[in-house]
Amino acid sequence: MKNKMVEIPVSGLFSMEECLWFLSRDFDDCMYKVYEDRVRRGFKSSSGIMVVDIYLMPDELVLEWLNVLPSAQDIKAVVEFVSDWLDLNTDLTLFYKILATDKRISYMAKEYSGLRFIGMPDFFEALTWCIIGQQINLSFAYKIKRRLVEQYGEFTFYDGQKYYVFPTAERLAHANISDLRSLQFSEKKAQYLITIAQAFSNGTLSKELLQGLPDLENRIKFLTGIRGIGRWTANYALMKSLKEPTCIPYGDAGLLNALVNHKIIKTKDDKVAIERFLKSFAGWESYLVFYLWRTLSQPKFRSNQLRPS
DNA sequence: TCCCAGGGCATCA
DNA sequence: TGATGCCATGGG
Repeated sequence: MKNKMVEIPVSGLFSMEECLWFLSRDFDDCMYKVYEDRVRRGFKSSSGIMVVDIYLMPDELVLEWLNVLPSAQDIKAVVEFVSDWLDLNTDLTLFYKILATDKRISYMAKEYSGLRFIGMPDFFEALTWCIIGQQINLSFAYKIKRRLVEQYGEFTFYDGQKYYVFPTAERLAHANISDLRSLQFSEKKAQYLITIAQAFSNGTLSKELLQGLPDLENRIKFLTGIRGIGRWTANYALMKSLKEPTCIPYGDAGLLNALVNHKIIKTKDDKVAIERFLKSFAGWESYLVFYLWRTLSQPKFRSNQLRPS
C-alpha cells in the first residue's frame, strides 16, 4: 500500500530546522516524536488513530499518512491542525523588520530565521497544560503531562512506538482527584483540571464559544471567571491556542528572565519598562514572547539563572 | 539546604 | 487594589 501524501504550500520565511529544534528542545513532549528531518504524531479519526509524518520538501510541507489511508475529512482536519500548529499562514517579514529596530534583540531575526510560533491547536490541551505548568519547573510539568496522557489518552502502535492523542475532556471529567494526586497533581490542580474538563464536556466552555465572544477583553474575562484560570493562564491559552497576537502571559517567569537577560528590564517588577518595550511590538507581542522564550535555551542565558528581584 | 519554577487563590488591610 | 501566605514538589 502506497502511503497517502498531501502537500501544503509554505510561503515566506519558514525553517523546518528551527521548528524541529523548538519541538525537540530540552523537554519531553509526549504528543509527538521528532526525528532528524521530521515530526511524527498521532491524530484522532473516526476509525482510530492516524500516524502522520510531517516534513519539508523544497517549497512545501508534506504530510504522509503512515498507517492508514485517510478520508477526505481526515485530510482536511490534519491539514488544518498542522497549519495552525506550525503557524504556516503568517508572513514573518514585518515581524523581522520590527525586530531590527531594537539592537538588543535584533539578532533573533537572523539567529532563529524562519522559526514559526508553535501553537497548541487543541484548546482543552492548552488549558490543561497551563494548569499543569503553573508554578512548577518545565521538566516536571512535562513529566506530569506524560503521566496524564499515558493514563487517560488513547494510543496506537506504529513501528514499535506508541502514538497518543490527548485525553478527551469527557474522560478527564470523570477522573477522581485521588487518581490525579497519584500522578503528582496537587489537590488544587486536580480540582481545576476536573472542573475545566467538565466545562468542556458539558459544552459551557469551548474554543468556538470563546471565538464567538465580541472581543479579547470579554474572552479574558470569561476565562478568568473559571477557577484555576488567572491572567497568566488566560493569556497563555489565548496566545497558544486562539493565536491572539497581542496576548502576553504577564508575569511569566521565563519571559521575565529573558527580558532581564537582554537588559530590557533591570528588575522583574519593572512594569513600566516592560510596557514601554512591548508597546513597540504592537500586533506581534506573542511572536516576540515566543522568540524570547527561544533565547532561554541559549547556553549563555541558561548558565545565568537569575535571582528574583 | 535553599530557592526557584512558563501561578492562582484566599485573606486581610 | 495590592501585599502576603499557602499550595506542591522537582531540579539546580
